[in-house]
Amino acid sequence: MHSAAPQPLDRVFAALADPTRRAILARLAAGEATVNELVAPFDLSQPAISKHLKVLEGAGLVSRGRSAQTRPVRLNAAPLERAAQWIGDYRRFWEESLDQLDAYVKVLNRKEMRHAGKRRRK
Amino acid sequence: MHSAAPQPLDRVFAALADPTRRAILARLAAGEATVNELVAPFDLSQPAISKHLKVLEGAGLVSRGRSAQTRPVRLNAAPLERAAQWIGDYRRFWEESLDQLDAYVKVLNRKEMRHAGKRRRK
DNA sequence: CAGCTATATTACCAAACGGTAATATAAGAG
DNA sequence: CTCTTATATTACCGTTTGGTAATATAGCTG
Repeated sequence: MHSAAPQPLDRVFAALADPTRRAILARLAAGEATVNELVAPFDLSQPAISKHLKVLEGAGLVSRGRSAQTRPVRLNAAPLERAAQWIGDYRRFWEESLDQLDAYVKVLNRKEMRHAGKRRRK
Repeated sequence: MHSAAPQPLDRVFAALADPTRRAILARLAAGEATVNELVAPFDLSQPAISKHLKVLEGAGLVSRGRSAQTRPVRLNAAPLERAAQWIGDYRRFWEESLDQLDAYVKVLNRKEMRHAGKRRRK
């Protein structure tokens, strides 16, 4: 049983897990848009986009205004900060492995140089 | 129909959307663990954890060794880098809003100082 | 070999997801 | 008031997800 209200991070990451929703956010980074403007490029029905918007709204990533007969959607990036923080706690781990990879590459390069003379760096 | 292979980011974000899986990653940040060591703290059945591990593995966030009769799980943070990059593209948006908040806070502080004298900074 | 331990796999279930078509509602325009 | 446009809601469907219990497999150990 897992009936407790989902944590914000759950919803943020879940929202980001869908490429359509990421694309919507990318579009909104260029400025507000109406729902129809968001429907156009996606080859999805309008209700589908409205659903995605509801998910994004539930994650706090998007908010809506009331402008005449249209309801413009705008990006709200604040929740991304918490997500970035969470991921950031692991930065040292991927940097470690990059370091290791880097070291490994260096070893390889040294070997190759010893065996085959100069080798061009990619 | 959406049958194309899911992109790595999809799977990474989807994997991160579950708190149990985030907790597993947190545990692995402290070092390798066997499956049973991961089962213990979570009040979930062993198959449930194995399933979560499969999801994490599918996202490339975890890899497994073969050490005698146990199969130690270790963190592989590399995919988090791409996720961090993706989110990072939106940093300016949340910093913008933070700036606004910050400005607002400054206004408040000024008001309070005017009204109530010196105020300690957190 | 037999038995124990660690892990994976299977079968099953309820709930959530991602989509559609059809319909309802809201609000400006004539 | 009626028409039209923009958006939301409903009803429905197949697939995926997160969990379980039961069972199978792998590999030490006696």
